[in-house]
Amino acid sequence: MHQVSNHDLVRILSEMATLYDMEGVAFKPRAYEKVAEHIEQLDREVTDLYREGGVKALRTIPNVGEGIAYHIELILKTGTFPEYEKYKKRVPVKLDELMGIGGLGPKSIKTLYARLKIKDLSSLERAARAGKIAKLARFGEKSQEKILKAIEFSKKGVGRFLLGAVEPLVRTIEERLRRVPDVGHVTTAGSYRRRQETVGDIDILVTAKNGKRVMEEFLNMPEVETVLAHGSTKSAVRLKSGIQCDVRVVPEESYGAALQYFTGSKEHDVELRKIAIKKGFKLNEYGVFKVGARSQKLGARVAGRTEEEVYRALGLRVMEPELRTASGEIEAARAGKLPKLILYGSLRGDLQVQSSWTDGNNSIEEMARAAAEAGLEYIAITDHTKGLAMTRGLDEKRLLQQGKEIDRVNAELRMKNVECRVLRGTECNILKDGKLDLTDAALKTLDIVGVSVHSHFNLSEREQTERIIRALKNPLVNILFHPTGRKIQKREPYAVDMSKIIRAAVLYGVALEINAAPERLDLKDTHIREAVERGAKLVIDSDAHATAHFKWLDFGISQARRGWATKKEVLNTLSCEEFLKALKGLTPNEIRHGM
DNA sequence: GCCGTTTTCGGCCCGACTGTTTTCAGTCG
Repeated sequence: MHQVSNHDLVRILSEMATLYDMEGVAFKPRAYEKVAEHIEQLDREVTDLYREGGVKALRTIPNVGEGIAYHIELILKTGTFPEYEKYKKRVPVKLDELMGIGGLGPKSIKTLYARLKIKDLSSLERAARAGKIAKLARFGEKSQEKILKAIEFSKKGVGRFLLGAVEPLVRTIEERLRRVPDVGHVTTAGSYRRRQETVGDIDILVTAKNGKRVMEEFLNMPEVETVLAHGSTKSAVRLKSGIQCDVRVVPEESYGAALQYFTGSKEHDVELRKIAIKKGFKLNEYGVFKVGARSQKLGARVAGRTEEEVYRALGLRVMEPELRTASGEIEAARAGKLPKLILYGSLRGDLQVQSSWTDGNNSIEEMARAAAEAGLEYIAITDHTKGLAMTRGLDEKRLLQQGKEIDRVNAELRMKNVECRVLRGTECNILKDGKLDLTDAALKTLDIVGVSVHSHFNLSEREQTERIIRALKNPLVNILFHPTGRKIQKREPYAVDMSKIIRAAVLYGVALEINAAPERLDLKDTHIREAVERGAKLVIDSDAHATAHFKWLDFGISQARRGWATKKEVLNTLSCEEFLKALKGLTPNEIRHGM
């Protein structure tokens, strides 16, 4: 039996969608595409799903009916299916490569193959450079030029950008646009507003009577590299940093509808439009409109100025942007069961902070003062332990010395009326066998024991999971730091069964960290949601290695909100006293383990 | 090909911009 990964399935199913599109087949493309999207979101391998429950289990995947289930079954068994092979034979090209070129879609790719035998990026580039593309019907000089530019861009390999990296740029551009006379709202929508961990492009919405001046300012910004499109209500540019930025101008009375529409997600919007149709409305970026019973003519606008208006017209409560992913939020909104998400600015402590004792940039005192400045009432200093030699990790002896320094800093801060308490903590390595890098005697001297994996990333899923659970069983352990170890776009998470880890965390009274560092954001949203459902407790930490890093906490809150977390699951929304009490209260296992 | 709180048949989200064309198909979000 072939070992077919979800990644492979997604590729074949979306290619099938493209192939159907090429031949002008109606409706099937969207059907296959949707299934590919759902599988991409799946936390489980479809192979496992099928092994356990057969075709019936496959049909639990949304949009998988009889036909596609059969095709998936064939892919799992043979690596492909006849329909796919048949279509593939007609246009045997590297679809993943060619579809990655902006401006090229199924129809163009088919034409390029039929007329010029273009199969991949290199033959595309050769034909463009030789001027052959410009000569084709429905192509021209400009299309050819555009293709060459897109090839250049794809070679740079820039895809999505970390939210944390994009934010300063967005602020700058928003400021520029706000200075244009007679501009009303300037709001960045899209995945940025939904606070996704990465952002594909920047979508800025502007309200103004006259879009021309806005566009003039926008297209002439120093950040702009190339203009991709420019109209009176919509323009798009590639910025020098590589990211695409779009501006849309709408009238004030459409602001809410446009904001709703451009915030997405796309799937969320599609759901909303279907609801609108059922109610006899039409929803677009200009508002909610009545539709004439017989004619399809648009009637009066019934909503559009605010998002609240739009959602209300559809019989829904407005929901936080972070929830808009078409994963149950619409049903919850209809039932009045939207979660009351944890609010920005509601963290009172930070439980993972490194100092210059190991790999941090600043002293304990500097970190404490910066934390106070950032509005935090307490931080835990959690330097690495000895197993991490490259960071000069602390051994038991230096940990004791550090404890004394923390006492001194606390006394100093009190004297100077700086209201931030420093807790003694550790980011203790979990060793290969699940034991900890410090003795229990040393751990007992601390207020907070955080543990994390920094080595042996390549263990099997079973070994890694057992290793971590063994560490969680130690009754002195309070928090599991960055539970999956991933670094966004840099390092895959290690193989670990997060469902088991979450259950173990609940059982052994360990809080799970949402690490707010922009390239970590670990746990990710789906795990947070599962943790919340299972009753696990969470903490949100900056993992600060420098005084400037406390501002990262907001990214952690975004992450928590996308995982449907409320204040009550996040322990560091409590005061320091309450927090420490709550941590202790988590450990029903103290007795079980004979403490 | 999928789906059902008006449906097991008849629908399937919607609009802006581009380029090449002379009225619109293709792409994108």
